[in-house]
Amino acid sequence: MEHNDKQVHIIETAEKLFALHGFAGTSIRDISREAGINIAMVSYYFGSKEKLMEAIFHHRITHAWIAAEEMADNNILQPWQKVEELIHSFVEGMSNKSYFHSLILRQQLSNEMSPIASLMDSVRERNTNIIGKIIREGQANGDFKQDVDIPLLLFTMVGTAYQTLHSRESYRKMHNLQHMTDEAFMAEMKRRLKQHIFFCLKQSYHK
Amino acid sequence: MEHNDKQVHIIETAEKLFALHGFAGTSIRDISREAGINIAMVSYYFGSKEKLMEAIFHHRITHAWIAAEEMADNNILQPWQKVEELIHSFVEGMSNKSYFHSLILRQQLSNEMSPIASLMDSVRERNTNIIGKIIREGQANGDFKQDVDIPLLLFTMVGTAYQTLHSRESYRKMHNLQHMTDEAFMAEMKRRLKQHIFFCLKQSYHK
Amino acid sequence: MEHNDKQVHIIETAEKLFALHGFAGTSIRDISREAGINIAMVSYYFGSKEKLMEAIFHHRITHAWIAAEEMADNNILQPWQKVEELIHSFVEGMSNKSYFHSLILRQQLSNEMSPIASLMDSVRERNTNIIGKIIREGQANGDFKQDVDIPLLLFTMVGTAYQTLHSRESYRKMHNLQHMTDEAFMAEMKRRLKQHIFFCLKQSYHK
Amino acid sequence: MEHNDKQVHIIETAEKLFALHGFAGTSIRDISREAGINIAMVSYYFGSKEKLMEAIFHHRITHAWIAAEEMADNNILQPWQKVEELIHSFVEGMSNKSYFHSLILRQQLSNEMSPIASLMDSVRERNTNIIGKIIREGQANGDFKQDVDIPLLLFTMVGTAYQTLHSRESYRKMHNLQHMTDEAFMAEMKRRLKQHIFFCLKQSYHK
DNA sequence: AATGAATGAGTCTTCATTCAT
DNA sequence: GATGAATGAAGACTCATTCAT
Repeated sequence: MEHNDKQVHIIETAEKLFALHGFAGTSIRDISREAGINIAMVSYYFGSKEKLMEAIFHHRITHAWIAAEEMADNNILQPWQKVEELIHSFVEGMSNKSYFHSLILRQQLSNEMSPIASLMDSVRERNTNIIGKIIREGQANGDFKQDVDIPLLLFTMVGTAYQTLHSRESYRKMHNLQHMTDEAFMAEMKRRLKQHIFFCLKQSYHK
Repeated sequence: MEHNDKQVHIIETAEKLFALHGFAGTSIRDISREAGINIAMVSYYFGSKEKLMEAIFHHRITHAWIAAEEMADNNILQPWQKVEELIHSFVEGMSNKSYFHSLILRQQLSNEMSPIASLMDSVRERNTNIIGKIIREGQANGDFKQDVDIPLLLFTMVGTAYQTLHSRESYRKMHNLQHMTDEAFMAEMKRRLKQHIFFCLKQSYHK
Repeated sequence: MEHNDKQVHIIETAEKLFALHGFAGTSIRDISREAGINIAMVSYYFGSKEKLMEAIFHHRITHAWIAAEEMADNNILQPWQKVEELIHSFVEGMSNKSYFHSLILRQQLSNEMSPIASLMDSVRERNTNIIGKIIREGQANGDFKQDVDIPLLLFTMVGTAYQTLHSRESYRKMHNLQHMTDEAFMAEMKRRLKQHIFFCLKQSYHK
Repeated sequence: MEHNDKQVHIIETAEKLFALHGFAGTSIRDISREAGINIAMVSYYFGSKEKLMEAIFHHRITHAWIAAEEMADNNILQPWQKVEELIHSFVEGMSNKSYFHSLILRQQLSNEMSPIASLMDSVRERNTNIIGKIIREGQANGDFKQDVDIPLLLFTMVGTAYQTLHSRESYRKMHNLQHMTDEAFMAEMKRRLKQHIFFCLKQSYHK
C-alpha cells in the first residue's frame, strides 16, 4: 500500500489528467508522456489503468479527514466554531486538492458499483457522522433547532464549494477582480465563500 | 436545426450514456446498440460524435429558461416569491433533465474551450442576469440586504441541487425513507430541497 | 451505349476527378458533389463505380483516332508529312483531353487484366499499326532507314509528350516564360514540343 | 531517419503495392498481409499511411544521383560520353527501381502540394542542373548546338524510358521476342532503349 | 527492476450500394 | 424515372496490455 516516489509521481500525474479529461479520455500514453516515464510502467507498477485509478483514491484518502474527526470530539470549541472550522478545512482541502475533488465528482456522476464507489460511500458516511455528532451536540446545548436536515446541510456545503471553486473564473469576471494577483484573488474568494456557507447554515438552522 | 423523431431518439440515448459514462467512455457502438440503430447512423445524421454532443446541447437549451426570463419581468410577484419560483423551476428542471445536467457538470469539469463551452458560458451569464434583476428589484424595495453576493447565491442554489439530486440514494438511506415509493420519495425530497435552498438564501440575505 | 447529357456530365466530372486523385482516391460522393447530382445516380445510371470507369473509356475512345487512320491511308501526303501530322494531332489530342490521358497513364501503371486494359491494348495495337504503315511506306520509297524500331518510336512520341505536358509548370519556370499568358505559353510550348519530337524521330531514322 | 530491417521490409512492400494500385487503392491491411506483419505495425513504425509514403521517398532518394553529380564534374569523359553514361545510369536506375519510378509518376499525376511534391521538385531541379552542366560544357567545346532545349531533352529521356519500361510486354510481343528468357529479353530491350534515346538526343542536337 | 517491441481488440468514420417511395 | 434514407463492410488509427530481454 506504500508508494515510492516514482509511483507517487505517476499517481499525481494521472490524477490531474483524469480530473481534466476523464478516465476514458486519458490514455496511458498521455500519462506516461506527461510524467516522463515509460508506457509499460503503469501496468508494471499498478497492474492496470483501473488499478491506477484505485491507487489514486487510496493515496488521497488515507490521510484525509482524520483532523476533522479529532476536532468533532474536541471539548473546548463551541458547536458553531466547529462548523466554522469544518467549513474552513473543507474549502481549503478542496481548493488544495482540486484535481482530486474533480475526480470524486466524476466518479459520483457515473453511479456504478465499483471498489472506488464503495470506498467513497464509506467516506461520505463518515463525514455525515462527523457533522451529525457536531449538530447533535449543538441541539443538546440549545444552539441548533431540532429539525435540522443534516444531509442537506452537508450537500449545501459540498455543493456550494464545488460549484464556486470550479467557476472561479466566472466569479472573478462577474466581480471585476481581474486586477488582483491569482493568489490574492483566491484568498479573497475563499474568504467570501467560507463566510457565505457559514451564513447559509447558521441562518437556516440557528435557533 | 430541427430534428426528426429518429434523431431525437439518438440524441436522448446519447445524452443518457454520455451522462453516465462520459463522452470518451461512450462509444458510438454503445449508443447505436442502446438506441437500436445502425452504427453508421450517428455519423450519417450528425457528422461526428463531437457534433452529436453539440446537437444534444442545442436540443436541450433551445427552449430552456425562457419562462424564467418572463417571470423575472413579471410585475405581480414579489421578489421573494420570484426567488421561490426560480428555485422551484430550477429543481424541477434539474430533476426532469437529470442526464442533461450531469452532462453540463461533466463539461464544466473539463475546462476546455469548445463551441459547447461558449454556449454554456452564455447560458450562465443569462442566468446570472435573471437573478441579478430579481435581487436588485428586491434591494430597491428594501427586501434584500445591499451586500448580496449574487454569484455565490447562484452557486449555492445550483450546487446544493446538484449534490442532492445526485446523492438521492444516500439521502434516502440516511433518512430511512426506503419504505416510500420512488415517486413519493422524490416528491418529498424535492419539497425539502426547495425549502432548504429557500431558507439558506432567505435567512442569509433578508434584511 | 449512347449517353444522354446528364450521363455525359457525370462521365466528364468523374474523368477529371479520377485523373487527379485516382480511381480509389475518388469517392462517388466526391463525384456527385462536384457534378451536382444525387449520390444514387451513379449506381442508377452506370451500375457501379467500376462500370462508370469503363463508360469513361468508351466515351472517349469511340470517336478517337479515326482521323489518324484515314490520314495513314492518304495518298497525297509524304511519309514525313504524315509523321508530322501524327505528332501534331497526338500532342493536340493529349493536351485537349489531358484528364483522359492521365487516366490512361494511371491505368497503364496498374498492370491489371480488366476490360479496360484489353480495350487499351487494342488501341495501342491499332496505333502501332498506323505508324507501322506509315514507316513501311517511307521505307519503301527510301525515306526511312530499314532498322526503325517502331515501338520505341511510338514510346518516344508518347512519353515525351506526356512528360512535357505534365511538367508544363516546371518547363515554364526553367525557361522564364512567366510573363506570357497561359494561352500564349501553351501554344509556344506545344510548338516547341512538336518540333522537338519531330527532330528526334527524323534525325534518328532519316536515311 | 535510419530504418531497421523490418521497417525496410515494410517500406519496400508498400512501395510495390502503392506502385501497382495507388496510394488510396492500397489499404494498410493489404500491406501488412503482403509483408506478413501486424496491421498496427505501420502506424507504430511510421505514424500514419501518409508518413509511410514519405518514408518510401526518403528511403529511395537519399542515396540516388550522387554518382551522376560526380560524373558531370568528371574531367576525363567527353560530353557525349557523359550523356551516354547518364542515359545508361538512368535506364538502369529506372529498371532496377521500377516500382519506385511508378510511384514518382503517380505522384506527378496528382499535382498536389505535399512534402513529397516539394522533395521531387528539388530532385527534378538537381537533375536539370546536372544535364545543363554537361550540355553547356559540350556547347563550349563545340559538340552541341547553341539552341538546345534542355528540359525537352530531359523529358524525352525520362518519358521514353518510362513508356518503354512500362510497356515491356507490348514491346516483347510486337517484336516476337517471347522465345528469350526474361533476363535476356530485358537486357536486349534496355540495350536498344539506351541506343534509341542516345540517337534521339545526338541527332537532334549534334552540331 | 525496468523497458522497447509488438499486438489484438477496439476506436471513429467513410465507403459503395440498395431499397422503398 | 429519380432520390432520400439507410446499412454492412471496410477504411485508418489508437488502445491497454504483454513479453522477451
